[in-house]
Amino acid sequence: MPKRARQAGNAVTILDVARHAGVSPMTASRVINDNPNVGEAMRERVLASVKTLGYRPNLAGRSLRTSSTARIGVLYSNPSAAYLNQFMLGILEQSSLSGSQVLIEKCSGIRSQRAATQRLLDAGVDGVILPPPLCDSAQTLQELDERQIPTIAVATGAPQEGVGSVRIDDYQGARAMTRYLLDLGHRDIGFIKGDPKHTPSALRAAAFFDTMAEAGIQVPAEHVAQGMFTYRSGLAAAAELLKRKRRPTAIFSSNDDMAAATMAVAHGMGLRVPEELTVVGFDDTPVATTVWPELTTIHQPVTAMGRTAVTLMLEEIRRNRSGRPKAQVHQVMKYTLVKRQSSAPPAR
Amino acid sequence: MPKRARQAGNAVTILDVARHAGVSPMTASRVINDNPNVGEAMRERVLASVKTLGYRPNLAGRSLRTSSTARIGVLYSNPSAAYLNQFMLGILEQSSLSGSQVLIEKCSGIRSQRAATQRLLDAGVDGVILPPPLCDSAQTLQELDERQIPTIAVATGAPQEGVGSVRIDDYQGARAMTRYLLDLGHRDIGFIKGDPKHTPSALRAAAFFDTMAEAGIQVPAEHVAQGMFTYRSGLAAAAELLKRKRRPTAIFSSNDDMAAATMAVAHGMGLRVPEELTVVGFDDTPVATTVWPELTTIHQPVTAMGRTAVTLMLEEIRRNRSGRPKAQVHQVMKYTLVKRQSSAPPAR
DNA sequence: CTGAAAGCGCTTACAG
DNA sequence: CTGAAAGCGCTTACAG
Repeated sequence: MPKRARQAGNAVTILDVARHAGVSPMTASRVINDNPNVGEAMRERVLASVKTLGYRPNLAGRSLRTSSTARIGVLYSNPSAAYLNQFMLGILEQSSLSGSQVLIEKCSGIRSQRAATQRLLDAGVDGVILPPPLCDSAQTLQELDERQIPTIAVATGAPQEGVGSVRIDDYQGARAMTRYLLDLGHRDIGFIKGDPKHTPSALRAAAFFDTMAEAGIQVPAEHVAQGMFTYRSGLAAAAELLKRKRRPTAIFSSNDDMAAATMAVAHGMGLRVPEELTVVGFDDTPVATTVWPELTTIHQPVTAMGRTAVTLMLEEIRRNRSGRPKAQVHQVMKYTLVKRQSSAPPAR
Repeated sequence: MPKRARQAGNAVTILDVARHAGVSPMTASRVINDNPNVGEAMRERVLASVKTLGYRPNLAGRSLRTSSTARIGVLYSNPSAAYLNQFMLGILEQSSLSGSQVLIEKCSGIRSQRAATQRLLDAGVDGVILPPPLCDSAQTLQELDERQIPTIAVATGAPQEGVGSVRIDDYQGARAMTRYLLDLGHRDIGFIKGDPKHTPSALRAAAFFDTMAEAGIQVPAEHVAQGMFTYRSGLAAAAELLKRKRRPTAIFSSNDDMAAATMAVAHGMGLRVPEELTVVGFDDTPVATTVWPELTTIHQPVTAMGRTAVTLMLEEIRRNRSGRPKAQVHQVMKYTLVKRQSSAPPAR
């Protein structure tokens, strides 16, 4: 067989190193992996060959043999399509970078949730990431805990004992937004609450009331409406707030979908935004830049949160495999107050 | 120690799939890699087994064997955030599955476009995918062509010579939607055109007018408005159409953002949708299911189009590497007419 | 301390 | 259209 010269891409292998150093591939491998059971003379010869040949281990070969590809499950129920897209983008980016694999399962009811979890476990996942609203499902969390599966809850308002989490500080975010409205000069500020089943809802509302109280403002009941985070519920809530006798000059909606609905209602009543009514949201989902005027809102780095969830998960899995104890990392990401065209000082 | 069926990390391999499907590992491999040389029956059996067992290829094994990681560039300018998220999801899913790398570059003006292309080339990409609206940029296409880089244009209305494409049939989609409105009983149908710089705009408009003409209806000029695909332009266009003396009973908007704006305007005029006005869109982006009532629209399988773009690109790269001639595949994906709550027969 | 053998999961190249 | 064989680069498990 004709000897082939080394082509581009035809890289130096551990066999080349071994041959060059005059040792077996095993000895070369041991040296490269810092295994202590190697004589000093051999070690030096191998290291010299590594350097001369410019050897870099092929990670595919190594990981194939050690088979340490992590499998990460993502279990979701029914978040908004926009949110999930952004989130999965981060998950896939990071998993592709780290060479880990991602399995995605969707569930609707509680029964299907059980089945979906089972499918993930059958597929051999090493850990499960839970985007909202599943991040707060007591049932799901308990089931994963019983099976000792490392779990990371994303965007929960109430990080649990024994489960890692990635989130923003909803309280501080809502506080910053309320302060911003106060600084613009607004005093009559309406608030649309989010779905009470989602843990961030209470935090956002509490921050609003606390910050208003600190400014010496008692928020009248007629300035508060209950929403469910959907556009439809936002239509009803905004109509309620805007029909009241004492109309607010600004409305702080607990998420962007409801804020978009609020703008539609205001528009319908002939109110110009932001000249006659300031409308702000929370989350900075794609709808915030779809509507016009574009929404002032609190940006959640959803894609980055996906990346971080994978990173934390990988650390936890490694810890798990090497028998070290759980770490339960809680990563709090930075939110940003994004000022766009839907907010302005009150008319006077 | 109790025997566990499948331990965490003890994953399903292609051998398991082959055994389960009763075929050789090679056939399983072919199906998984979309190799066309497989009988339909075998393909289906293997795909079923893949699904049942939850098989995901081990990238280490694959890349060890193929040892040729393809690099795919994605160059985009300013599509809507929602669209890009959906699209990138498909890109990353498929690239992760195939073990290829994805490099993403954003550009704004023409100058930055040149620089972005250069960065991709410097990074050694084997091909470039162009989502809209760059898919139609003569400048970008020419520059890539000059450098002989395999290119795939996504969602273009005018597939070019020498460039692969992934798209839906915009003409047929708009035709199907127009027929649907006619079948509901609408005769006075308004139409909002899209940005004339985007190639699908003309196709969607032509299909509308042709189909109306076939039904014996001459669309009056006052029933047509020009939009730019943005929500804002939709607000203006809808206001225009709805203020005319002879008000249409239905409005077909060239995309969802403008349809959402149309609903907001209708809502503002006290018109109930769909009882007093039917509103339909095109694309099925996340906003279609955010607004209320949810939009009847033409679904574009954006995520699947991302996956397909990667698959085609990989084939082209392989062809390129093995010295075979260019193939210039044009893949037309299936659209779906999704009926939701924004459409109904005209009131009478 | 050192090495020969085997195999991780996958796909190329060949044969039918 | 389908499959048996071989091997990508590395390291585990065993034997000396």
